[in-house]
Amino acid sequence: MPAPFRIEHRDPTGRARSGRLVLGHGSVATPAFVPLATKGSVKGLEPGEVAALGYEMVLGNTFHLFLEPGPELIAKHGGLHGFMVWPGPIITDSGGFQVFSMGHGTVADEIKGRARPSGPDGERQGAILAIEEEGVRFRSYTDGAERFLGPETAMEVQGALGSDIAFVFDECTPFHASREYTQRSTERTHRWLARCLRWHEAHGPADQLVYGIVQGGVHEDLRRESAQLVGASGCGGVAIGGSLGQDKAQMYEVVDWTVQDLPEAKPRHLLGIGEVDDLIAGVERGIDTFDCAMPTRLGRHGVALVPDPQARWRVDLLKARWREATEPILEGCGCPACRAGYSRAYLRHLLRQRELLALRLLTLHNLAFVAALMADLRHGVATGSLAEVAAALRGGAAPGGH
RNA sequence: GGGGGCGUAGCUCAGUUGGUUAGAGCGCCGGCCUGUCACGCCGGAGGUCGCGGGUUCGAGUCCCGUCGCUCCCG
Repeated sequence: MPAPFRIEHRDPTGRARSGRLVLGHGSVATPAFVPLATKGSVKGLEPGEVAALGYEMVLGNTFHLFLEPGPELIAKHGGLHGFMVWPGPIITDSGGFQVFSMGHGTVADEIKGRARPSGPDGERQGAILAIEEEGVRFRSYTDGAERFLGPETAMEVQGALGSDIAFVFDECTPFHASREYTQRSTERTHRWLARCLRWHEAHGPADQLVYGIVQGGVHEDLRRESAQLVGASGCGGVAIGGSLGQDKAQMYEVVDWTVQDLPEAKPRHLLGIGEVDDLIAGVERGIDTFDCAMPTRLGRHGVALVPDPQARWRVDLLKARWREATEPILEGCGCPACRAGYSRAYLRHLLRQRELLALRLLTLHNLAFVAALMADLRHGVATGSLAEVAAALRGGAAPGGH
């Protein structure tokens, strides 16, 4: 198998790099954002629309697809590619995060440290029945039945899904977990990594790349230890997971700690990150791929991405001030919604009336915005001008120059 | 003309045998969303209970009158 990751350019002043991930179903220009197709679809869009926005890879979820409709049915369609009719590369997340999230009502809050812990060690509650060395027993949200997911089953399911990149099964340690718990949890994730790799070597698809996952919470020594161990393992790429802290500053710090100990040659994925400034910061720190619910979810919630750093790159189209606005979301934007000329007032109307078209149009716009952003960043790295590109974007320049 | 029903938040309506600061849904306004159980979550504003009397310690609830809407019978 040819080297799956080709680094073509490096930023002379930092860790950023650009290149191509060469996978079984095609290649992906990096750094790249990977839209979520959690249950087998980028919510509201057809694969062709996603591809037309410039995306080369999507991310499906083992946990959700395992529960419904199950790997057997998907395998009968020739895997997830055939099932969802997406011919390009697919990443599958292992389900570790989903298992974690079942123990906490508010995943985002807990992982960011904004919510109360479930217990002294961030103990699991609710649908989690037990987290053991073997794996996790939990109650399915679809029918309440008891189910099990562990390293081997997660890899087996991902094998059936036939994804191009499979993530190892990990425990996403909550922010409020004690250092001791985080350490034990990280070590268990490391043991699970070894089991995943062993299983994959024996039974997994030959053209499937396996990414290990770095944990370690917000503790520098644990992060670096994890980065070294995962990086040195037989995995084909490395994902950075777990709690990245309670604010952006801490998140960037955690990423820096982690990346410095990762091997240069392996592709790096930053799990669950995707706000505009975080994508810029991530690329600067040497991240190659990102996935995040934010662009698509915000879109479905009526928020459009715009080049306005002061407003966190967001504009809420449900606000009254757009009642009669004839302007598009973003003048000069090449997305289907802006190009067609839909006004903010019209989009607001559609949103208020709960018209499905609104969700599609905002999803298209937000994904187009992020695609343009990533293209600019790639161009910046390739031309040695990342600093200028990043500064312009942070200053409110509209992405889409490249 | 006779009889019945109804008038409570912008809208549609709940309001127990009369008992604290009158509620809901929708709408409106605001906030939130980072490995998506999510066209979602959280919060806020907003009411002379048609009007006027009366009974009562206390009335959106009971009584009288009145105005408006509505249905049925003449």
